[in-house]
Amino acid sequence: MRIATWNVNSVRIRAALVADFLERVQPDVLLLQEIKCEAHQFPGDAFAAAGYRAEVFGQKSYNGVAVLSREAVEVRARGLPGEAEGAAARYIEVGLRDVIIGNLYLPNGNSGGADGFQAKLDWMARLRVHAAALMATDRDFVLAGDYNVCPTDADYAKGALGADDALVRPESRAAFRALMWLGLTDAVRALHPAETLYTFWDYQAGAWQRDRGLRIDHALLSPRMAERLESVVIAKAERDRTQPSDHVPVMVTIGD
DNA sequence: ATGCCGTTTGTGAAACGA
Repeated sequence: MRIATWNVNSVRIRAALVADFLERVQPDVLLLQEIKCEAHQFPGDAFAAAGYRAEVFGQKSYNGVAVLSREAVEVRARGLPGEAEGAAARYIEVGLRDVIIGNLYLPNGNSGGADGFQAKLDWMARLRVHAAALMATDRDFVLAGDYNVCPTDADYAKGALGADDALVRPESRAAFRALMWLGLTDAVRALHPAETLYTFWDYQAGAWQRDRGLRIDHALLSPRMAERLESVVIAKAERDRTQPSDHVPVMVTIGD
């Protein structure tokens, strides 16, 4: 099973790019973040032509997540347990065959001052509680998406972020580690422990041309999924296309 | 220290992003 995740920064602007990726790469599942639209605005026809159906959890203007798949999936949840009614659309979870797939868009945490940063930590705490519940079911699962956390100093280019940025703050990293310590495996680091790898390059200040990137899009695997992990691909070439997202896809291949 | 760019809303300028 091949599962890809991609923060597309508006699915309507980039529907053709996403459809082209689907046709070339043909993952079983593509998890989208920051679709920036409501479900009725989602360009599903562009993806249906490539052979994909969509499950959407959207909202007006901001955030929004969706799951594209060749086979029908069962939607297990829209939103995380414990979220307030009307909270930002940042999590959708589906079941496909024997696997549970959680698609997440974690808050950035740099806006809104101390309260905004605390909201990021609160969201991470809810994600950890939910991940613990998934572990307790003994089901196989993947939690993938835009985590908005650089787990270590090896995960961002020097000068790309300040030391007090919410993506690298000790509290954000501690929350990420607390998630990992439940027994999850970072798919990229399992297979590429020491490579300099990024999944995001800012539009500004020539970040792409200067390779000032961040590794913030992650796929965390439950123990048996980690045993079945065969390969990971960071589709870096997508960043060089016309009018690209600032993120590129990350794809994991899980053997049978 | 700030803007650098890009998207949405709505048709201006501002919010938000990482």
